[in-house]
Amino acid sequence: MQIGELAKQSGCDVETIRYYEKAGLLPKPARSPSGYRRYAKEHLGQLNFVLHCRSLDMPLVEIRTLQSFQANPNLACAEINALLDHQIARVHQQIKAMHVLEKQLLALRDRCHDNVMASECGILKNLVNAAEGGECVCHADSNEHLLPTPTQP
Amino acid sequence: MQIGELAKQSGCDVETIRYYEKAGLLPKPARSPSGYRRYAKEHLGQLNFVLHCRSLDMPLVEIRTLQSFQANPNLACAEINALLDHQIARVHQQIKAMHVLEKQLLALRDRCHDNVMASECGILKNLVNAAEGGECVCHADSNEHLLPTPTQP
DNA sequence: TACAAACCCTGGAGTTACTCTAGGGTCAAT
DNA sequence: ATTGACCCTAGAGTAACTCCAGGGTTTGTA
Repeated sequence: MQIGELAKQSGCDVETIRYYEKAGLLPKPARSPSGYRRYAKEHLGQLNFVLHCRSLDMPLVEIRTLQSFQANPNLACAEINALLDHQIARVHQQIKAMHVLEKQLLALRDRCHDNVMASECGILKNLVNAAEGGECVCHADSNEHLLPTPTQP
Repeated sequence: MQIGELAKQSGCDVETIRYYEKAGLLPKPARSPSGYRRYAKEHLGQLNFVLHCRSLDMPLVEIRTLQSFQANPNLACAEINALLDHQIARVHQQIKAMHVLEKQLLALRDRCHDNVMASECGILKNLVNAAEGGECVCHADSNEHLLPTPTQP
């Protein structure tokens, strides 16, 4: 089958499939005489594996690790467990941070429910005041900066 | 004060300050004869404003919007409120998705608590099986793909 | 006065996981 | 012969930084 068919069967974008191939998450398929990629059933399985892992929000490097365990099935699986644990801890931490964030945003939101001039808006006033070292509703309890930086966890 | 001092007083990285300047979130400061940036107290306030908004996980574009309200204080503040509402909705949605994700990961994690061969590892077996169209513990209830794509919300 | 340490500068590349575009080739049907 | 749907590559763009190379400046010490 061609890439478009694989895309349809997996629900994955064509561009993304090509991207995964370049990233080493999918083996390079055979090519037709005109250079079109030709996929077999195994490719669908491998792509689905990647997509399933992605739906669990695993980064591509970790998916590559899991693939190496598929390739070497007699390796000890401790690292797989550790990988999951790490992932779970990360998600857990993010949930906590998000809850804090939500509370902060709601507190800030509560400062203005009218349509007034910006200079009278409780939200903006609070932000400006905080920037000048004053108190702010959103960071009232010292829960600041809990958020993990998204790019490097 | 020089950039290093501003960095220390704000708790922000030097590189990040330069980045914010380039991104138009901080006004270009005066320069010393040798080209060093010279900051005054106002700059600290403006930088803190940005940092505070960032600690609430606002994207830079929205911070720029808020700044325009600071610059034009007689504009109506409805957009500020809407901005917050949008932000809150986003966070709320993410929390929900994260909870689902956590449950999925925990279910998967539960499939293996030993250190066995990878081919016997319940986690890996489950992932492989799912890729082949079988059932999986993690996506048992049809809550798949709830996660918002991080790059375009 | 010579030198080192600590600071500052710019421009550009790297990070993640894609997405999109330009510019072009292939294939089946009309 | 041409249309439309499909395929190809290389490269740029996204968010919010971070890091690097390669260089200049300032301050303190020997």
